[in-house]
Amino acid sequence: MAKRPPTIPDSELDVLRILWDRGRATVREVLDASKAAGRQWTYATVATLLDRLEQKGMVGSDRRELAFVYTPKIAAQDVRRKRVENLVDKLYQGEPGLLVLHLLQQHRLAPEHADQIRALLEQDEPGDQGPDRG
Amino acid sequence: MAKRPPTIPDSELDVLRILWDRGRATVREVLDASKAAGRQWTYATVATLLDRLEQKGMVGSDRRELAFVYTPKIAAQDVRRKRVENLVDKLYQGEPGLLVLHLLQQHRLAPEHADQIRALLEQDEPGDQGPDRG
DNA sequence: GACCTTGTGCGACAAGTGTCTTAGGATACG
DNA sequence: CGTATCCTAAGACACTTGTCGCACAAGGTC
Repeated sequence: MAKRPPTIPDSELDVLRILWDRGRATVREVLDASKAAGRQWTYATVATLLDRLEQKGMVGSDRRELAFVYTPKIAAQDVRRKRVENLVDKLYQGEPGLLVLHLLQQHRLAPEHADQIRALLEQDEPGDQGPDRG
Repeated sequence: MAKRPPTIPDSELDVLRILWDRGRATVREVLDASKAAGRQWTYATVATLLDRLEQKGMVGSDRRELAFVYTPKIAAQDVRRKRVENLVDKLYQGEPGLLVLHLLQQHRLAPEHADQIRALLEQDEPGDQGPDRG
């Protein structure tokens, strides 16, 4: 039984998001940001969360001046990719198209997004049936 | 502090998916199906998972004949909706469009899905301002 | 009736999560 | 220096998740 790969639980993800947002932050800065986002954490809680993230290699720390400054070591993009993949596999039979459909039926998109999406789809579709498939 | 709402961890979700697939199943049936899906669970493990799901109100049980028969009490659709919403909120700034874009850039869709998506977008795009908003 | 087979009930246990307390070192200020 | 601040280290603790083990009941078999 190989060790399970590290996961990112909800609380830790919230911390990570703050780091992605600002590039780097101290415990206190994360604490303040989290308060602004509605979390009621104490200083120690945030410190623990950052600690756990560091143990998992998700963030790095660097002591400068008074306090440690933490920086993300994984990209938001990578986490997104993984989550989306998991979601599609587990709940959309591995068909990304089904998820897209769900999203379009369930939500009204911002117009810019809708435009970009159309553009993408057009560039992708040569007009009618493609003679090759893969 | 109010009790946190029940979550559906990975293992339980796998069980639930089997139930959604077949409508209802006994412990043993779930066990067999899970084996087919690559899980190496024992009977007791599956029983525990079903038990926990029942405690959370996610599945119901009904003793007929020899064994308990379990049925899902929540719809796959609802779980999907919740997961997607969470994903969009946490990793796509609450913008479903961004997730759609991500999906289109990252994956090649099955042609039927692509067509349906185009249809949806067209019907949705009157060219300029929409006649109603909500 | 002794013995399998299949089920259920209940408990167990390590690891992961969510949150916090407290002790103790460094910094700043009158 | 004494005290208020801010920081880190270490540990605590309850609950959740992932995975069983095992004792014990019901039904079938020879």
